[in-house]
Amino acid sequence: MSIRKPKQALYEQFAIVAKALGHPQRLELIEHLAQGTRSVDLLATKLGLPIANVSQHLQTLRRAGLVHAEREGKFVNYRLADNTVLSLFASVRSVAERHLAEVDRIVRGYFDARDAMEPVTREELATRMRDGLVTVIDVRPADEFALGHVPGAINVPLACLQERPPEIDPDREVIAYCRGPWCVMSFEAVAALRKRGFQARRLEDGLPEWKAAGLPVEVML
Amino acid sequence: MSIRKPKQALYEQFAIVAKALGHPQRLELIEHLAQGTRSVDLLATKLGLPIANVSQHLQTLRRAGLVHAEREGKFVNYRLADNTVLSLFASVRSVAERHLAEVDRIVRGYFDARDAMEPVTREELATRMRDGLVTVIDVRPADEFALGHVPGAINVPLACLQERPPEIDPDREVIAYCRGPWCVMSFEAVAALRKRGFQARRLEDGLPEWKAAGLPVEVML
DNA sequence: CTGTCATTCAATAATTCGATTGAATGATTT
DNA sequence: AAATCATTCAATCGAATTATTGAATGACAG
Repeated sequence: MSIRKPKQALYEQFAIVAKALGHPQRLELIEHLAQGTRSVDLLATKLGLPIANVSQHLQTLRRAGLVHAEREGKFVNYRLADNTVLSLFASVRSVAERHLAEVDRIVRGYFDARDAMEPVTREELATRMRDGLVTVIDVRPADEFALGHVPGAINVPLACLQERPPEIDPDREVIAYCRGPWCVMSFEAVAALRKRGFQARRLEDGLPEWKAAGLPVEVML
Repeated sequence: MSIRKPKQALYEQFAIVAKALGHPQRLELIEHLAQGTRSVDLLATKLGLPIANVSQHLQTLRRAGLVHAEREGKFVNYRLADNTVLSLFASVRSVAERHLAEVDRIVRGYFDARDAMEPVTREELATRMRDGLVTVIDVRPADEFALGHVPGAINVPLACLQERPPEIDPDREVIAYCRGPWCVMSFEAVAALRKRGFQARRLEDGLPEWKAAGLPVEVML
């Protein structure tokens, strides 16, 4: 049957892509790679996994065309193939949020104050920043901040934020953001800020989505 | 670590969705369900697989929230959860087409006359149909045609088309469509029509995408 | 050239997934 | 109620995936 063979072969390829996304830790790797180019052992450190394990997962992602690898001296740096990978991830997330009761349960259980944490849209933030009305804080670790951040944002890693009050104007609203839609850091940051009396909200999604939306990004040299 | 557990749990859910797409035959099931609501053994017949096997795959898809099941008398009818499933599928396809060399190889090998088969866009077809300039044929099996088709299209299943020339005006261009972007039937149909001297082209994608684009669909009662 | 470091490869064991078979369930018909 | 049909469940076996370990490779520093 020459009529069904090519389709079969194509569908096997599509399945390779989907299968590569079918592992929680590979999804987390993608989230980290969305922040910028990263080496294997940096990723291993961030995820708290053995290097060999991370290396294997990265190769699965590479075979699926989701990431590219490039040697630079001793290190091998991985990066996302392009923005379509992020939108694929977003599609998966969207279907899961819509149709899996378990997702709803987790969100309600851990993010129960979520209604009070309605995010600020990117457009709204861009406007209000132009008018100088808000303080924007990036709660990701310093190395991720360095790879790119919202222009004018100040870097207050979540760990620091929870230790001592940040040195920011208490009369201006604070907008916090982190890695992406379900990165818990911005949720925790808003909770910590509010407990200290700040008026705080989250930015929708994280830096990768801000960047993908074509908004300006500041990079530290 | 209360900070990483909810994310982990969410990512496991996202992985369930991705994993469900990670099998060629489940992708094919989705393609068929995109045509409309279908029973288990109808799908089993169409794919040429054992019923129990198809039932299991469908349950995997159900657990991932991609399809819904509904009992109707003796039959259990499955349908796609909603249009976001189709766009998820499209995202997977897009990444695979962009980044997997093997996809390119398959396409070149089997669809080598593809350049000569540049598809007609949905908008173009809608316009030209309004002006009555083209003949539109739906080369899917009759049962799929019955569940919904482009208004005014005539049903000439591929098998029939290859047996004997269709009874259509040889002076008008013929536009053929089938199940979706990589459904080979419309490719074969165009090849067959051209061999018989017709001027023929493919519609981009298939009926599900036409429908998802909000264009009108005719249903047989 | 040797040592060190980052990464990958290779081998193993544990787990999960997939296809197949036959029995069990649920609904309809006689 | 018994028979029939569509579907699911349960159990099996073989195949594929995963985590882990240790050895091999490639690049750089001394």
